[in-house]
Amino acid sequence: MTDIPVSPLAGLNRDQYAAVMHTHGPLLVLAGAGSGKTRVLTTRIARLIEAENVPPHQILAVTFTNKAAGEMRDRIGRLIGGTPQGMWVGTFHAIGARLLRRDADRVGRTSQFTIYDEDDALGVIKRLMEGLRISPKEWAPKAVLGQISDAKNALVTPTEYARLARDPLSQVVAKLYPLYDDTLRAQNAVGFDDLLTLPVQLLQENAALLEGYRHRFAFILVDEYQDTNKAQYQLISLLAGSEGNVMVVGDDDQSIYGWRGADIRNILDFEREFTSATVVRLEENYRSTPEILALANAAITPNKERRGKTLRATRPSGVRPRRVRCLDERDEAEYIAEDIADRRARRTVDLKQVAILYRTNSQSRAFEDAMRKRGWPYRLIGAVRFYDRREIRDLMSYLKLIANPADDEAFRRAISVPRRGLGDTTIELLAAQASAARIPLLQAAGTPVMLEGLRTAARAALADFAANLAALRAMATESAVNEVLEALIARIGYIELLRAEGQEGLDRIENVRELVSGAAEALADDDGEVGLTPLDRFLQKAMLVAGADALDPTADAITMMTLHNAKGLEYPVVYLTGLEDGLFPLARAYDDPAMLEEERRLFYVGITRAESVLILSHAETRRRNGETMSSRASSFLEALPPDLVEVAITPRARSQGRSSYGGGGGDDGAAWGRSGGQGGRWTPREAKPAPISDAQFGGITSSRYSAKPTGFDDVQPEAVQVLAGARVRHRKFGVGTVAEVTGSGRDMKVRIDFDDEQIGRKTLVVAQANLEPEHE
DNA sequence: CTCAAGGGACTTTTT
DNA sequence: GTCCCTTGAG
Repeated sequence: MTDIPVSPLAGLNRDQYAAVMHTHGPLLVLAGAGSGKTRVLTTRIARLIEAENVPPHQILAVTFTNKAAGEMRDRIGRLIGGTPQGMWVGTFHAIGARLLRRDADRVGRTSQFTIYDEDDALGVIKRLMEGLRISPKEWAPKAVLGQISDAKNALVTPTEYARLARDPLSQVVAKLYPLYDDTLRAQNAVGFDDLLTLPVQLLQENAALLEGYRHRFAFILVDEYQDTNKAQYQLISLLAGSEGNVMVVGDDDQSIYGWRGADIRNILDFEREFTSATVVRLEENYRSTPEILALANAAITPNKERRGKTLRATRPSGVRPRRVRCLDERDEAEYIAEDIADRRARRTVDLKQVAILYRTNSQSRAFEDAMRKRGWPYRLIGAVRFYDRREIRDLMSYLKLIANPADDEAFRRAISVPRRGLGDTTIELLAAQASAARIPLLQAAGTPVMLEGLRTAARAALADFAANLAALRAMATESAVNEVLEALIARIGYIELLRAEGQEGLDRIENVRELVSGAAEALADDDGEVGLTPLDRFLQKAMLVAGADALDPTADAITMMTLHNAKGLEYPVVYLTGLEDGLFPLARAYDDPAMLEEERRLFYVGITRAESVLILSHAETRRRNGETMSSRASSFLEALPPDLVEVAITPRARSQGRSSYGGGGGDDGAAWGRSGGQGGRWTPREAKPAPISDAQFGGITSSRYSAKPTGFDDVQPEAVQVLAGARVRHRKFGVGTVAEVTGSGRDMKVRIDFDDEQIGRKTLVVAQANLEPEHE
């Protein structure tokens, strides 16, 4: 993939060539996995610049990750021998932010607006709910925010939303949605979704502006078009016009973001929207062996919602993909680690050529343990973003507040680190004053009249905080970001604070240092964006980094990530793990054919990441949420033609092979499970799924997952019954007598009269209480 | 006001 | 198993 041909056009196949040579009018490139679409995109841009004399600033290229944007820029630079000056390349969100910065005043912001991440936004929602006396118990703030996000991605305004709101949740959201927008505007902030919707609004409301951009961006290119949502579609459609030179590249079989509002119709109906569109299909695959491709084609075939295409292999034959049955998630991780060890011993693979993929982030745990055990370096993509770490968020909140004094979310975080003797009561009093005066919290803190009625100590602390920030703010106007950051760290004594936390604090200090050096580097890459201070740019970049952006392909380490993060990547050796019914595909996908098709596309994405070796694993049992679940191999696996896969089984799975367990019914709520092993520790028997009154589960999920008692029959000593009257020991409370047992399964609770009078009667959840028999 | 520990709820995927 | 919120003690 990295070779640079003598002529950029040399070595293109017929279809690639057609796409590259297309100059005017809409173009849809249906690019199968591994068909060289990135090459087509970059070569076409290079050709526009070189052969068609298109000035780079007339080109707008949208990629799915920041990393892809950087790579595209580099590759084009290499093709044309120099940086393409003025070309806009970036993710939808980065480009949206850029459009907004220029005309922030037209949407009620200044160009220093801050971008709120999900936590910030959640904070706003919670506070608004509190103000309206809406209980977070009744309506989960997350769900409310999710609804607002969905609405925004579908370009539904608060007014429209209120009109459409029928169900109780929507009616609650309908009240909050407009207030949420107002709050963000007042705080000179925007949410992630606003980075798409506000630019659309901006362009729709300002004809002259739109005209200017249409003129400027004479050529628009969009990668991963199958994952665009309505807002993104609208943005492109506005900028391009119906006859514009817009090239979209995508693969309907790899559309995996429907849950985020991505609309597969955008790519399926492209020719209807852009009537003069040319369509090019790239079906020759340069990435994978024929064996892997055959499997990919077979995997996706059951899907109905697709344009239909079949990848053709160009590589020579290799080995058949293998399917492995494992005992549990640890066995799965061990098997994979051993397999990697074998391949390394045979020198057929380097750690950096290996990727372990899974459906959910929590599955990474077992693999991390296995890697750590062997001392192998690994790279975890996406789980906890660098900028989501507590210590980084702490410092960033100060920086945000320096850049945008109206950012009340940042104020609330910054004011509490380090602890300044200011509690909720004080802050809420201040907030009441501030909102009455319609000024930001920081400004209120710096205004003596606003502090009347507070304790003297609180008044002093607030005034001091405001003064500190003013000083840092003054410094920021002339100093580099890393210098401001260092001054800030010194001022609040942050390093000492972390050091006091012990070992964990030392790790955090490392991260802080990384942040500082990152800030120093950020100064260097300034791609000529006007009107932005280095601090603004640094903050914006930080807010928009994705998990996959951090990926360094040269590092000698195994890569582990979710399938969603793996999109667009490729590895010689790929382990596709956790292929179990209920996990992949997820249980809830069975209700909804569209969701099941999306899961299948995700499976397809996973398979097509592999170049030479593909191993598919599933485990018979797996711990999920502290419960051991047993599950069958994924229906996706079972649907594959048997002759396309080699079947294997781990030694442990072979020797401990289970008698298939149907899961089950008939449990008496008050019965205790068997003891799990020698430790004498009791664990409750996994009873049947939660009662139907539990609306969360709606009785749907449970039917897919069969519960199973911990441990196996042959290792069970005795079955113990805990009923009223039993004597038990609690780690903290000591010995007591069970007075009453209620509920079942994970919800089973016991009321215990402890012998210690001081403790008396307590109600405990059995699953957590760690009860032991009185006598060991 | 702050901290620690108990208790409850929750888990899909992410810009 | 883990995160978050509440509660109770200092």
